[in-house]
Amino acid sequence: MNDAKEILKKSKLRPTIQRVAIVDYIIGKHKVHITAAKLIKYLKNKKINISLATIYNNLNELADKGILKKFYVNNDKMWFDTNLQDHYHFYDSEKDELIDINKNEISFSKSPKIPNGKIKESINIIINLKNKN
Amino acid sequence: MNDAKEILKKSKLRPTIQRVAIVDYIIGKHKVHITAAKLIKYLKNKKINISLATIYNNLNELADKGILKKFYVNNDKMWFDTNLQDHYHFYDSEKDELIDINKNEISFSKSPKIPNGKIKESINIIINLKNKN
DNA sequence: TAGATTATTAGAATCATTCTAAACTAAAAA
DNA sequence: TTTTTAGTTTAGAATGATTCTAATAATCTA
Repeated sequence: MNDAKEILKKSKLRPTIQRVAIVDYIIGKHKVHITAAKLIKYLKNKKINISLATIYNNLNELADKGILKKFYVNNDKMWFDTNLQDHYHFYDSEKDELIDINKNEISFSKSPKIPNGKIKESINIIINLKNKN
Repeated sequence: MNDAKEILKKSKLRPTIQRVAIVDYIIGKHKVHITAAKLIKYLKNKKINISLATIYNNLNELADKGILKKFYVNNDKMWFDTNLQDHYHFYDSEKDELIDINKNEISFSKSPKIPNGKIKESINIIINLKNKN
């Protein structure tokens, strides 16, 4: 049984052709930032029959199972990330690409006071990049 | 001439009823975080005739003129902010409200290396809040 | 293999935002 | 002032990302 099927089995998800293809893609690289649009393009290229609805269903499911992390960049679109650590991103709008910023690459010497009655749920940091000159 | 009309004149925008109402709202408070939906609700309440398209047209125009700052929070919607300083936000999803974090409330002792050939365009920091307990 | 359960899919629905093009209004020119 | 012109507002259509629906198909369990 290949790794993708293993992973799916562990998460009690049936190893359909579509799911295996998605998970294969995800585990084939170290770090992946994907959007539904990018992923369907890639899979269609590989001659996998899959619909957009299935892409969304599965990316969301994998995020629910903790295999991917789901987040948004500006207002653009939904991104999924195989990097499950706490981390932040550069966003290169030129290439529509994300670059990880590991947690240890940023540190705060001063943090804002959390409003009364609230606690911090998550922090999103996105550093938008543009080309030099 | 009232302040709203002054501001519009300076920006070479005609002081229509709709524009004056929007700018009046904006300058009536110290710090305002608005979305199109919140603003139209407020103005309709005040019996101002205005369409959603006009709200968007004008908020975008005011952002272009530097009177408002436009940004996004997660994937939700487009927000406009009267605070023109560099700053960040808490987001209270419970109330769908933003709270400013002034730049001097955060400081970095370590910042990530910007990728080659790129420069920083802007930094978005959003601290998502949830209720304590 | 049958029956139960879970997946996939095309296409419709949704929601925030933008676009279109017609009707209107303010400012400038005559 | 009227006329002209340039800028505005608007209803409703269009857009684009995502989700929903409900019919069909694939997988699993016994």
